[in-house]
Amino acid sequence: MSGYEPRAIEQKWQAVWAGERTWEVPNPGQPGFDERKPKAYVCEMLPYPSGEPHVGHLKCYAVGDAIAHFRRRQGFQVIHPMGYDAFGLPAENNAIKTGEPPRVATERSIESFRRQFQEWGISIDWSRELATHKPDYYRWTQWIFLQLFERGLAYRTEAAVQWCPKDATVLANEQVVDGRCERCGTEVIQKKLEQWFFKITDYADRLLEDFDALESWPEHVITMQRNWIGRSEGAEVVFRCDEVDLEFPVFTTRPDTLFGATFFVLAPEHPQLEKLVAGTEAEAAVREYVDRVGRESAEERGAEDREKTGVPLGRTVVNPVNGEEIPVFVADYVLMEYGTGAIMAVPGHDSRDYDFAQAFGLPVRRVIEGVDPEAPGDADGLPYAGDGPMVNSGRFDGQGNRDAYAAMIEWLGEEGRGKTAVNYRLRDWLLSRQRYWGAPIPIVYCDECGMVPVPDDQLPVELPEIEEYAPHGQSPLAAATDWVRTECPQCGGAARRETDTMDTFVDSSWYYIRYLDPRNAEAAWDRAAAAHWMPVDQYIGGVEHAILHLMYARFVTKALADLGHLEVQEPFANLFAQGMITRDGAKMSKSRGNTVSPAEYVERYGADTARTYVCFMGPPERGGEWTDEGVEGVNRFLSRLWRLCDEVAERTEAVSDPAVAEAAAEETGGEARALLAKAHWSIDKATKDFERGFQFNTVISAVMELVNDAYRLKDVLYGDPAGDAALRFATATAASLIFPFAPHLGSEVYERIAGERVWEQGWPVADEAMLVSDTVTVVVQVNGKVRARVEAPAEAAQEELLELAKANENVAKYLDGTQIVKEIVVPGKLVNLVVK
RNA sequence: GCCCGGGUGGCGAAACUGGUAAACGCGGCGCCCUUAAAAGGCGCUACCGCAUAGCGGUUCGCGGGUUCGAGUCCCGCCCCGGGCACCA
Repeated sequence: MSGYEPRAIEQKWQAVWAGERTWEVPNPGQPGFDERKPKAYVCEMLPYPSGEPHVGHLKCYAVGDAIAHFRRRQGFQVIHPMGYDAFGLPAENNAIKTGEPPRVATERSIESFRRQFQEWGISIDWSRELATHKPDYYRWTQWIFLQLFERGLAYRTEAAVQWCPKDATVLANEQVVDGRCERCGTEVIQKKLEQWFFKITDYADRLLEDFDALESWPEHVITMQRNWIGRSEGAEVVFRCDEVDLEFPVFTTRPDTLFGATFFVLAPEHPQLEKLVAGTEAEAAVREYVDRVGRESAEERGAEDREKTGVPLGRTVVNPVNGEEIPVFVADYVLMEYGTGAIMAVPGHDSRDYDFAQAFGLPVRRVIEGVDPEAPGDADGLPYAGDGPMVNSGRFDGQGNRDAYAAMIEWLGEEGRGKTAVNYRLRDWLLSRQRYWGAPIPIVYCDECGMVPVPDDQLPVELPEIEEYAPHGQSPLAAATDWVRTECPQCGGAARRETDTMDTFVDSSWYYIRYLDPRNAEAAWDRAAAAHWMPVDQYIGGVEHAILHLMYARFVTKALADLGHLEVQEPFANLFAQGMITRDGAKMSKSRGNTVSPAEYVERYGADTARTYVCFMGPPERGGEWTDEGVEGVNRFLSRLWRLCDEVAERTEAVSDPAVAEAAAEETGGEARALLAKAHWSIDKATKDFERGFQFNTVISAVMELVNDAYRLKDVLYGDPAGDAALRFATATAASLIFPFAPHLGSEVYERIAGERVWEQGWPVADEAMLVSDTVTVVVQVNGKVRARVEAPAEAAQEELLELAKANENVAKYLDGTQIVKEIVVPGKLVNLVVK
């Protein structure tokens, strides 16, 4: 007998899997490809390699690996690859601080991730490993960019960004604190810069519609994306300013309230603002207001209880439905990013317009009858957002506002002053970054030819080595003058390269396709390989990516499909969003000092314990609180299984045919049969819970129960052939079922007891006959209260159960002197006697 | 404010379509093994009460309802976590 020594076992099996390349799968047409097996693509979100892996990684890959193993043993050909999302800001910021090149720090971290994934025993097909910062990967990221560019899905335009005048750089929103630069404290200004965008808004409707095409995504993730896209239906209505001969279209979801518009508001960034006020009395005041707003951060501007401010322009526009001239204002509660950057203000039926009207003494007009008892408003019950009959609306008076809505749009259409319109909250994807550590945007600027895409045969545009990583108003790449200076691919004349790099979300929006053909030097992937493996059957990752990454990946997949490179519209058929692990009741962070290093626990308890623990803490889609006692509990359980194996291997004889064992057990009955029955119960329970949304915590508890029963019964079973067989079956079954979580121990125990490699065995199937027992416990209730539990034959008839129930002493006590008014019998479960 | 999750023992949690609430684990208590300790094995452990081999009462955030029967279904609230938020 020897104790459970995870280190030795884990190294042994890891060597087997690495040496035999157990988890590698070939593509169709390659040797070893099994055409009979259905495919299953199991993929966890690739890690961002920074420092060492943390428990979030451990959980993600433990969960994904359990699924991969389960599917393999269910007969699927499973592809389960791994890669690294290697470009990005943290490595670059580290470079600015320490001078260490981002590549060096990143590759050191990748080393660490790779080593730990191997130490965890994750069943990865390492032949497909990739990293997004390698030229042979980002060459194809650039290719995808150019594909989108050629179809007009990538474009360059001016956009407002946050700019620090002292550091002379663009800042991310998170780097702006209270309107000041996080680093130097200088007030940040908004600046317009040429930026690259992907036209994701073209796909807004398809991104919404295709939720229906997904097999299983968490409802809340879909809802989050839906809200993010923010589709709303309404009308576009044109207001005209005759004085300066300009037209102002507005988007409204409430065309029924058009007659209630008493003023008009433009966003401070509205491009026509200048023309409206140039040379007027209002010019100075408007300019001052716009400047002030421009200096404010998004946070300040969006503050919940912010007071309404604005400046009148001294101009009017005409309301197309009634010819009324209404005054025009500029106000920061109107956003340039949404709709047309201009609104018709209906203070009678919109609370924001109402607040503005109050602040500026503007008229409030009711056009729909009704008062909301929940939000009563002023003395007249305004603003009122509900439904009702129209008033003060000319020809529409008396109509219900819902009917008027349609009628109004129709009428506007006839007059040529409006039409139905749809608006989205979703903005185009701003993908350019004035940063070094990313994939260069493969565009060249030529004085003669303008913007020229780098031809495919000149890809990749390699990231040059530089000395100075800090940005000075443009990408650090601009300093690499030799690199920037280039030849125009069209005319051969002098040209310069684009110095911006791509957002890392571009890199990670297609990696799951590259896995399918990672060494292809001729193309991003082979179409047949992609056609075979796509879509990802099970995608696993944290909820924090519910919106950005998952939506970008969906967009890129659709765009590539439209371009004829892919056959699927959706990349991820099933999504599993894991919950976050906390410690001391809080999210783990270095500043809080409550982080957990997986390596430390793997060192102390072994990878099997660490993996099994994160799966046992609770349902994996929920968060969980990490406790050291919990880890020890799981370690105790695995040790217990180990010792059971040790003892059973020593004290029982191997029975090669399980049918023989079962027959023997059947004959003897008693404990041997009870243990076999428990084993089959565990198989049944584990399989069902696996399939019912990956309820790993209860899968593991079922195996614990089986091991507990084996311990309780083993001493009476030893020596008896049926008993030995039952013990062997129970131990092997426990090993087989725990294998997806504790693959090393599972393999070791299974090999010692059954003499086979567990991962080569099919997932066990419960014997239905072993799941039913001869007798069942039936609960007897009197008036709904439990008064007794009686043993009854499993297939006892209603009459028989009633008799048994009434015969019970304790039950009889409660029946005494009463009259039974109703008898409810649920066969095999319960009897309820209703008495008076 | 709107949209999602979630509230069950001392703690993490179970409970499939309404049918034994608390499986499994942690923690705690007791016993066995041991010269002793650790490790391990076995048992008890929702709470309260009593005439304590047993029996009774009370418990799934709060208040109602449907039902023979509700953690589970319906209505109304409260609290916690997450997302979005001046989106016209």
